[in-house]
Amino acid sequence: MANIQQVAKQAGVSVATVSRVLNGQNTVSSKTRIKVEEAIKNLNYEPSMLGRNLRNSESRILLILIPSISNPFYLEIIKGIEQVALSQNYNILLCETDSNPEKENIYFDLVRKKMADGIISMDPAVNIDTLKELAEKYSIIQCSEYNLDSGIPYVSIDNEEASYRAVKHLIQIGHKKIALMNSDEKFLYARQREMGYQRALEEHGIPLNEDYIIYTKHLGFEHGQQAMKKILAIQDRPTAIFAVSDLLAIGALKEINASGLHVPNDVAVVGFDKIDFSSMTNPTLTTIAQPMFKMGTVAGEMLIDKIRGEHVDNVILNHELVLREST
Amino acid sequence: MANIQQVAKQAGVSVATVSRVLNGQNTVSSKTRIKVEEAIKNLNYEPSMLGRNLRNSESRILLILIPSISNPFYLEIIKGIEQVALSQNYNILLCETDSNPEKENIYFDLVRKKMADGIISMDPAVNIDTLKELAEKYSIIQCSEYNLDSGIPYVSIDNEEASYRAVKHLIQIGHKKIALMNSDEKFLYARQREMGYQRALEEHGIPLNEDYIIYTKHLGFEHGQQAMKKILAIQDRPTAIFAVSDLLAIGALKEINASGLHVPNDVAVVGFDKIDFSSMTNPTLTTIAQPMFKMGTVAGEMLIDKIRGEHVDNVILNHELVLREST
DNA sequence: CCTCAAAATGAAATCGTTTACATCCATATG
DNA sequence: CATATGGATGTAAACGATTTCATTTTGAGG
Repeated sequence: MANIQQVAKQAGVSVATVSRVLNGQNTVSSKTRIKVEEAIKNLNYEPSMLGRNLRNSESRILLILIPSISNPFYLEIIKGIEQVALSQNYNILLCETDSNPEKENIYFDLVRKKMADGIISMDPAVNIDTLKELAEKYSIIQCSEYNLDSGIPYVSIDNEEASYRAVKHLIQIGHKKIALMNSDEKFLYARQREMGYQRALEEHGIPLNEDYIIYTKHLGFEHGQQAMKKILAIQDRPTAIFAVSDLLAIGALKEINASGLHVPNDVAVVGFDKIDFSSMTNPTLTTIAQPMFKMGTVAGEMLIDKIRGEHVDNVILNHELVLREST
Repeated sequence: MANIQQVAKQAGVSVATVSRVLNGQNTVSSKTRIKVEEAIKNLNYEPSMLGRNLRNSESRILLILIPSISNPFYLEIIKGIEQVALSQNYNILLCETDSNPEKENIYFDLVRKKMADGIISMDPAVNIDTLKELAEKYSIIQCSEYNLDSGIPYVSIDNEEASYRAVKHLIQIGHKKIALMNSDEKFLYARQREMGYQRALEEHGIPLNEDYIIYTKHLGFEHGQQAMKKILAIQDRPTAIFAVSDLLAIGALKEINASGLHVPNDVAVVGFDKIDFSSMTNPTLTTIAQPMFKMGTVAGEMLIDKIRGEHVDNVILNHELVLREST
């Protein structure tokens, strides 16, 4: 495994010159450049990132914090981040926290130990105090879920408005008894989406029914099923469900089917995210499309700018209501 | 951002001693250990992985090559790998190749440039010649999909037997007209699963009908739909489908539903992998369960052993037929 | 109190780059 | 021909840890 010294020796030049060739600096005469390139080829030389990274005090690795790799919502975002990262010679380290502070801390350590140059946090359950503290010394961006007070730059959508439009759609096709399948209120997006739900109801003179709001602990399929069971047991059963995640909605779909009811004739369902699976279900799912890929590219660009020491502004992206078979 | 020198100075010892404390060597007297630990705390010192990695000629990063992050089959494997990796102080770099040689090469470069200590390849479309060449100098393990000639250690299941049992199950519940929805024959697992299919038919005296075998280019949902369309158009329509991936099977399910036929009464469907989503469909999917998490942990252990210079043997894990509503 | 082995510590080399600064050389100019 | 100029190249010092080997300190045993 040759190193730069050996290349220099073989080419009859100094390591500085080899380094210059390696980094495409134009102060090298073409004569010596060729000599060096030949030596590189001869020796099968590959520059070591270890040496380079130490010298440059960078790892060229970006950390991505997600609660669960199983939630397809994040996958498309990750693809976006990856595209930007690769194009700028960064690599991404995917970190599944399981919303577990201990695991989270393992990953935070990576940036403390210079193993990573920055973090994109998408975990709603992230310890915001630690994150804030970290953000003073390191580059951090919040993606999708964010905390305003933290002062950490974020990219997201307008959750309140998106939710409002989803519920308004249900009202417009004739529903009055609309349930909200929400996640834990400790999350900002959950509160924002609930506000949109309330605004839509108010605006159309529909009184708020507390029984129609169900909170789930996680955004998984099973939690959607369980929540739906509760909703189906309500005396004055809702005729429409707005779930704050497609996975919840798909769980609801499954449970409604199992109970012998029909979607959308008996119960209409609207999801949120537009994950791939939402078009694979039977019936396909009406949902709010988040621009996930775009969100990823923006987050990636923001983080890299931040690492470079540039100033970055918060970004709010557009969403879209996608009408399909479930309404 | 303190370094080891400053800690040494503050503690009034040499860097060697600090390093010894850092690495928990027991040749340090408790008196000086305490001094050093206090200095570390005072200065908020965090050892830099960049320096350590260069000195140790390692990156403590494992590369995972997958064709597509969207295929949930890989997610569970990745979780297995991650568990082992973290427990041994490694981190994993997830690399989506899109079966694109160019992108693949970017990632291969990471190991050539010492940015990664080894590779777990799960991409059936990997360029096996490059992989073989790389395996001479670096630590590589094949997971799930493998190439025997390459001499690169692998962990997988007995695809032929699994496929045989799936088809046998269909035969036992009365089916004779069984279609095989296979992926491209250039993949070893595709050939192995086709052999299992043939053996099951032969053994029960069912003649092979070439029209009942459909090849798809990729393992995605849409490809399952398209393949199913072709199958439904066959004159003497099959009464059962064995798809070599759950995603294909779910696509088939969707298409069968759309055509007004009923699963399993009109057409039975068996999938392969037991991805999470296979229990969320309507009806739920009978499938071959691969021990994905286990496969991940084994692959992780094999790779780390290999990196340590130990000898590793190939591993074949058990599979299981999971009966659900679609048959 | 001396001796000596064992334990504790330190000095310095090393890993493989990049880069500031110094130096060399060729060429143009007077 | 001497000299200034600028381009091409080299020297050596970082970056931040680990580790070998040498040296010092410690403490037990006589």
